[in-house]
Amino acid sequence: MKSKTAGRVGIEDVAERAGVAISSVSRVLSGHKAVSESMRKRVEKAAEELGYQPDHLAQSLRRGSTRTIGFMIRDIMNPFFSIIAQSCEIELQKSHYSMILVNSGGSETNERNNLNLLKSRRVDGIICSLVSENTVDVKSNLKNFNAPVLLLDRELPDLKTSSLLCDHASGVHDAVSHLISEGHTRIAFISGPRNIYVTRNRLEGYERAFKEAKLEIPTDLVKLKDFSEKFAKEETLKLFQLPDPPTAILTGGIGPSGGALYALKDLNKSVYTDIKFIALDEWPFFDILSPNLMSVHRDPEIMGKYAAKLIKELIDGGAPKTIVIPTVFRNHESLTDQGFGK
Amino acid sequence: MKSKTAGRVGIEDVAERAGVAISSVSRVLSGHKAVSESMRKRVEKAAEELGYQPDHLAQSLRRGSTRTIGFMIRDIMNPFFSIIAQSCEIELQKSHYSMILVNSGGSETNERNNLNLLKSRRVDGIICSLVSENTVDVKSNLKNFNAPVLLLDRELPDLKTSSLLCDHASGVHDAVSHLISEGHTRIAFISGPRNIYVTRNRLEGYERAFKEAKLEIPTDLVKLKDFSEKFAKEETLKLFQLPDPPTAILTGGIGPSGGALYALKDLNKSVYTDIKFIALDEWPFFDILSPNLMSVHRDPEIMGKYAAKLIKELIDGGAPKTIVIPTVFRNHESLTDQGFGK
DNA sequence: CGTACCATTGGAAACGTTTCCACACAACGG
DNA sequence: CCGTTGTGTGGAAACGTTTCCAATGGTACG
Repeated sequence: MKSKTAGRVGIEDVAERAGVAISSVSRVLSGHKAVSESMRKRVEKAAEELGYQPDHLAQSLRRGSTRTIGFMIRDIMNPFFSIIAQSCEIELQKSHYSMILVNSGGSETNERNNLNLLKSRRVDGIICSLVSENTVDVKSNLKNFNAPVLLLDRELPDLKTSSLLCDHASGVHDAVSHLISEGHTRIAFISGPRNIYVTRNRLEGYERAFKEAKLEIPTDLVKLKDFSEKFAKEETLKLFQLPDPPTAILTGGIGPSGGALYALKDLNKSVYTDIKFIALDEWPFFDILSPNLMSVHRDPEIMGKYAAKLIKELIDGGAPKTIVIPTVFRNHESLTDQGFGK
Repeated sequence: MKSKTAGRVGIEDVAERAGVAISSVSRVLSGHKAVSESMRKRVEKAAEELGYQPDHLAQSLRRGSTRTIGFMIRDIMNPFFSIIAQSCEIELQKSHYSMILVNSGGSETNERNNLNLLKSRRVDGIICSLVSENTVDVKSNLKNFNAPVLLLDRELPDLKTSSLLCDHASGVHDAVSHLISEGHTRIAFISGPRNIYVTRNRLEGYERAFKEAKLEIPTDLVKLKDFSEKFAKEETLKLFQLPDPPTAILTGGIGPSGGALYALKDLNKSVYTDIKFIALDEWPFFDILSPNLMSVHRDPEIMGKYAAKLIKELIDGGAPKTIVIPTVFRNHESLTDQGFGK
């Protein structure tokens, strides 16, 4: 009843109850060394009895650190991304960081605004999956950001950022090689824009497989623009108008995979009998409900954990570094051997 | 160069540049009425030139409001929940709220800790999907929470909270009635714990369908404990040990659905030919890659939007209310008619 | 026994805003 | 011409912490 603010119990209330100074309470509670045992006990008792919870805002303001990480993502509904974010969140929580997740929806204007928002919220670090590696605006915003930055599947060598990349090339290479070994040559490849690491890297794997087999690269089947479902659907439909349509399709990312699948449905083509389909990235229950589909797999949960680790290292003053996560080609055909999902 | 803190530009820098008092800058930037046109222009110009971004921390501390919503969820990896959270976050962003997402992982200890975390972070409101409606500890924590609370698929009438519920009963009823009309009577039902709204409500629909058909309820096929994949898998395996095993299964939630599907795979039973499978809640690409499966559908995106709306209303001083979202039974068999996914 | 040092503690400034209050000045009515 | 009202502005307190600094008292050492 003595407390000034009716609702909240503040450090002052604890100090009063323990009969000590405010500064002493702070020292005890923040684990400072120079406190006597009796002081420690009295303060801890008082804090416990009052159910004192330090005000994170005030702490942050004073300490100059919010223990909050900003996570900016292109498509927050995409299960692949959201698993990364969530696994990262779980990992960060262990170190008492919180996460603010913002969605750019693939728009560079939103990216800029979101960066300002995060700056305003004074996050201690930011993790982001950028739309492009070439948006001048966003890059300068990142450069002036007064907190360390971790990029997902992007490279900006001129900025002092860490990067978490995936070795898409080898997974895609193995997938395409497998298709070629089965006799496919008309292998379509639909993915995002050419000017970002992930697409460049996937394309590299795709082309390498053809070169190794001494085959011409079917450039008329390579469709690179964005990660939207819409684009992938339209392109898939067009591909089957060709005189020499594809016999296999690779789609990069969950959005495009969905787009292509919907197109195939419209075309009345079965992914189980009519065409080989390889998804780059999986979605929940992929392995169990999508017999005959193949994929290039990377583990978003692991990626989230690495992301947490990398950003913490940067915050703690570590030097920027790049980590590359492996991808593996998964042939799920074995599932049908078990008679499941005929 | 005059600024005290090298890195940041503060309101003081703006004031200095504009040649006015700090308080005036604040008034202009927060859209206060009593400012002259000349003052407004000078301040806005100075702020623009310096690229001033107000410090959200200091604002929050002073204003007593963080414009942040806490979102506590049981299983952050579950695509159904994560879509709700994300849709909600997109909606909140429009009103300049941010979201802090925390994961209880289904543990009541974590729930308590997370609530303390959110309290400490002084969120303006909290949205949560609780493990149980009966955890004394958590309930008292919620009651003492100095911000409004919105519950997802839970009811706590003695607390002054809003609730966002779903009308599971009618969807489940329709699904079970459909199965009965096809001649099924051995219909298993696997879902979460009995003592929460969602399970009670689903069970109600399940039982009503049997009663309407004047059939005995097969209580030996009803397995209610938790939403884990593990439980559902084990129970599914056990169900097929019965002398009179089920011919159809309903599983409540994405976790349990996955568990049951993995069990069926182990049992070498095809969900396409051997058993009718109805999922309560769908997952990404359900409609396109899971031919012959049926579901009781509710729209997580809509739920997220309602959640945002409800919590904002509470924050703005509105009275607690309950909204009920419909669910619909979806029979996907039509997909096979198109020859897709044989 | 005095001095220097160390361990502990309390007081107060600081973090970057918002907002209350007081003041200056103009306009206005009596 | 003076009191009243109103408008715009600046100064300073406040939000709830942390941390710097000074002060206290005790102990060890010369």
